[in-house]
Amino acid sequence: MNSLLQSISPGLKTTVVGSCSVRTFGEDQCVFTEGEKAEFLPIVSRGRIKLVRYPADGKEVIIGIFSEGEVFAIPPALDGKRFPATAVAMEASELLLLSRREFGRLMDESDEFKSAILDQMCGLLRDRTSSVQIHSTLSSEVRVGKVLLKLASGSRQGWPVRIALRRQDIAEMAGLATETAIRTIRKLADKELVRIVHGKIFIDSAGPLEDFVR
Amino acid sequence: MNSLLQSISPGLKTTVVGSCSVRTFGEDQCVFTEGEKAEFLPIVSRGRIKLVRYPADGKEVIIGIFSEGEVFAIPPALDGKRFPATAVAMEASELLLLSRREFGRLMDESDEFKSAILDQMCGLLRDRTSSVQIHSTLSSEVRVGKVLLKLASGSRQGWPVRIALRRQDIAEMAGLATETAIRTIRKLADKELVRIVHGKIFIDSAGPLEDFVR
DNA sequence: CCTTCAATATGATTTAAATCACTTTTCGCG
DNA sequence: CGCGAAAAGTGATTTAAATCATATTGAAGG
Repeated sequence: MNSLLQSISPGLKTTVVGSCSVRTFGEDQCVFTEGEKAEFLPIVSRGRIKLVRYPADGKEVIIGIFSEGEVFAIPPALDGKRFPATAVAMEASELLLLSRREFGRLMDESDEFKSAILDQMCGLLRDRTSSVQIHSTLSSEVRVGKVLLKLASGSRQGWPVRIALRRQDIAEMAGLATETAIRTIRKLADKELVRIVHGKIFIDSAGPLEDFVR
Repeated sequence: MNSLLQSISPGLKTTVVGSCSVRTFGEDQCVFTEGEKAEFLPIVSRGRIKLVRYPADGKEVIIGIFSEGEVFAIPPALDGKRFPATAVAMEASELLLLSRREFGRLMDESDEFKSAILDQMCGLLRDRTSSVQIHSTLSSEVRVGKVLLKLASGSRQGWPVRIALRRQDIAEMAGLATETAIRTIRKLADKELVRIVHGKIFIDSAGPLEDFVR
């Protein structure tokens, strides 16, 4: 586990892990639903969780993707209000569900924990701001470019990066139709900003793409 | 001043106010620019500041609007990285600019301050998530509806709420062209979800609009 | 190795919003 | 009160993306 739990002292880590339930989720299984009241703080210990909305039926938008060590839905977990979106496992995943009660206690008692949460929130806020930028950008090429760049920079391995998402997921992150995303990615490939090998997207380096999305 | 400074003890409040510069900004004056390195934490003590991006020239998108008592740009202020957007005063405003050094010291030394910042970040995160939702919603009517609802619920006075922004600002918040926003607002008025009196937009109650944006 | 299904790809058509060009209204101020 | 500028409003046209239809490719499993 990375960021959150790494930044917590070993003793505390045991406490955290000891005082909350661990649950596994299968692919496409729902962690919580938009509108539901928050009863726990979800911490990803394995796998990948997407935070999504369904602005119209058939339509899906990905607001965020969270991997191992990341925490999400902090505001609702803090005050018990409703989740603003739905969380779904993208693959077999394991989550620590920290009850609001325990969460509150830890926030009060451990300064280290509080700092770790603050740190996570910084990341969430940055990511969300970048999402707003992506969705408010006019050209589909720039939108997809930004999404790919975000995915590439968030990846753990070095260059070239292989994008681990389907066109449909990229489309949902960019707020575009799948076909549009496909065509747009082709255009980016024509411009040699990405490579497509057997349908998989590869990015050799961030530079050219960064220049392109300005 | 509200939230932040209210939630800080009187003694500390003096400290905060005493240890940072107070600057005034005229309408349309820039507080900081996208890409600039963060040197301070901005706290609005009077007026209204908008956080904007310029995805293409002539085009402007409003990411957030901050009023008295609100803090913004916390992530860059925490780590000194670059601002992801530009901040501009929408009217004559006054800001407390807390140097990063002081900000860090306060975060370390005052638990109360840290909690206040955490609280502000929750608000920011919620707001940003709602922005993503707005921008990723397909129909312009729902987009504008959500923007108006956000503006109405953020307002201090009771119902009916008079929207204090121009069509252009609403368009920039919804990610639409000004003309589209105008036409869309008219449609909402035809559906009696808002009232237009002398060009000013009035919302009598949140209910119908909330149902509409679902 | 072949089958099968999901993912990718591509073309044709529709549609909603952007854009452009212009008029009307509102409101502050001399 | 009437002037002038800014904001709101309107119509015609263009444009980019959504949608619909269908074909091709790729990868997993028997």
